[in-house]
Amino acid sequence: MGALVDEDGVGRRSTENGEPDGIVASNPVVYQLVRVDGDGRLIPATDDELIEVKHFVEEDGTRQSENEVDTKKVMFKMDVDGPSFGQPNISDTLAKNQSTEACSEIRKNAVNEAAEGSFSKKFSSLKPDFSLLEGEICLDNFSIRELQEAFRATFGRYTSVKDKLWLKRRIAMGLTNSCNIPSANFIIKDNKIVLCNVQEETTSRTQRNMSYPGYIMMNNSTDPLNETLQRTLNDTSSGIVEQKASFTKALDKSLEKCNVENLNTQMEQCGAKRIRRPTKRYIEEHTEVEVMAYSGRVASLGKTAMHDQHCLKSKVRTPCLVDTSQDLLGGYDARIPSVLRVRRRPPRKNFLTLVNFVHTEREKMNPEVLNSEQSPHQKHEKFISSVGAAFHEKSDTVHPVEASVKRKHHRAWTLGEVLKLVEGVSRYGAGRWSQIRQVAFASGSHRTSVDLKDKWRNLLKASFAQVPTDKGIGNSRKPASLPIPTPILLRVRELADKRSDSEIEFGSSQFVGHGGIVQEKETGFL
DNA sequence: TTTAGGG
DNA sequence: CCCTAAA
Repeated sequence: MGALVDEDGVGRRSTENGEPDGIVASNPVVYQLVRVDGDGRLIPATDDELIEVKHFVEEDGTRQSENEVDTKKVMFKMDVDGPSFGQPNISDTLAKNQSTEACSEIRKNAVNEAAEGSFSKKFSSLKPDFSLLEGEICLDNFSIRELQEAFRATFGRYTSVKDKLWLKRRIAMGLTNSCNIPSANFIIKDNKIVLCNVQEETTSRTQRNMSYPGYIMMNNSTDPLNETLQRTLNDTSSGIVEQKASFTKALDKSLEKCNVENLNTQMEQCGAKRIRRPTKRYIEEHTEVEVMAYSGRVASLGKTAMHDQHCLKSKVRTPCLVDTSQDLLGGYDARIPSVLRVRRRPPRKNFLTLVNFVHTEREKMNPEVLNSEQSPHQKHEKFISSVGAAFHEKSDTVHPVEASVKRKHHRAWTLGEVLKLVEGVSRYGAGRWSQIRQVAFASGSHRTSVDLKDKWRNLLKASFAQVPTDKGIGNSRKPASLPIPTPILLRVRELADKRSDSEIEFGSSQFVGHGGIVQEKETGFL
């Protein structure tokens, strides 16, 4: 697989660039290598390493020239379809570029020419937008003091180091460390190398690959930090701590690992889609990791929180919208673990709930085969759903990750549903839930027979609880959820009586004037 | 799979 | 709504 890094494809395209090695020479200091120590700190390179790098730089001049071109396109592309990143951002740019370097290599070499070609055609004639490069320019223009500030913002501690270059790299490194850097089946997270599932790894890598194929552009050229990072990763992941291994060699290995198993997948995915939605597991895992890592006070959102649904609504929904505004930025946040988010931002406590919320609101939209009756509640619901739908418009075609793995989305029973249920019970009797479902809740409804049963149970409870108090003084009780009109409750109670009569007492109890009051009322309303 | 009932 | 036993 070493052929992948072979200069074939690279050299061919490098001719379209007029400024090959000039960049390198213009800024020699950039290529001063630093080494990543075990704890993630940067250590000035030894002479050996310096030599090594210089060698690599010279040898790799053509590739860099290509990088230049490619990056312009990339930058433009990012500007085109990256609504979530309104403002050019150092960390974003750095992270994306750095984390995708290896994969971009893969893409360039291994991906079929069609994809590459179309991409080039599409953008080569357009003028690239460099606005996003401002981030790096800014970084370069930082004074030492500003850099120190940035350092403190990044790492949460002050540094007295006055070495501008060191600071720049350190900051960049800090921003990048939180980002997953795929290599074979490993990812880097917070300075740790974590073994990950091949599928997920492929996913994340591919999505990065497709989304932001680019190169680090600090100082208008390739950033050695990137190489260092990649190299360190390779070394560590393969157990080779050989500092002197040449970069190309290491990269070869990396590519080999990346491609031997996943080449087909790679090509397929690269050619097909530029951006790929995260898998369910991907989202969940990242959510989990974040939650676990940043907040111990966040209990599992599962049962404990669900025990009290009112609690859930009041506690979670409100902040939900707040957090959403951050995470919903174009919906990208979920796909790309933004370094910014990882960095010192309060954890996303309620991501799953958020997804739930989104779903809930969205699915209310589903044209439900409701009867003609339209209570104010329903209208209210529709209003809410339309709001929700508008808010999450973008994710409409994209079926967002199935909310929580198991729990169904809470969808309040509409009056129409309740009526159908009551009607079904009256016709088939309580207990024939399956039958009722088939008839009254024909295909298209999400209500299961169990749901019907549960709802009926609640209705019973409600009917026996509310009916007596209702006809007396105006009930000052606040409606728990959807207040069910008294007539319906009365009917429910009647049916319940009927059933208990016929089943528990004598079978011919229908003659007994049991629900005299009820029936009186009922005839008046229904 | 469907019901029933507890959580 | 979820979970589960029982049918």
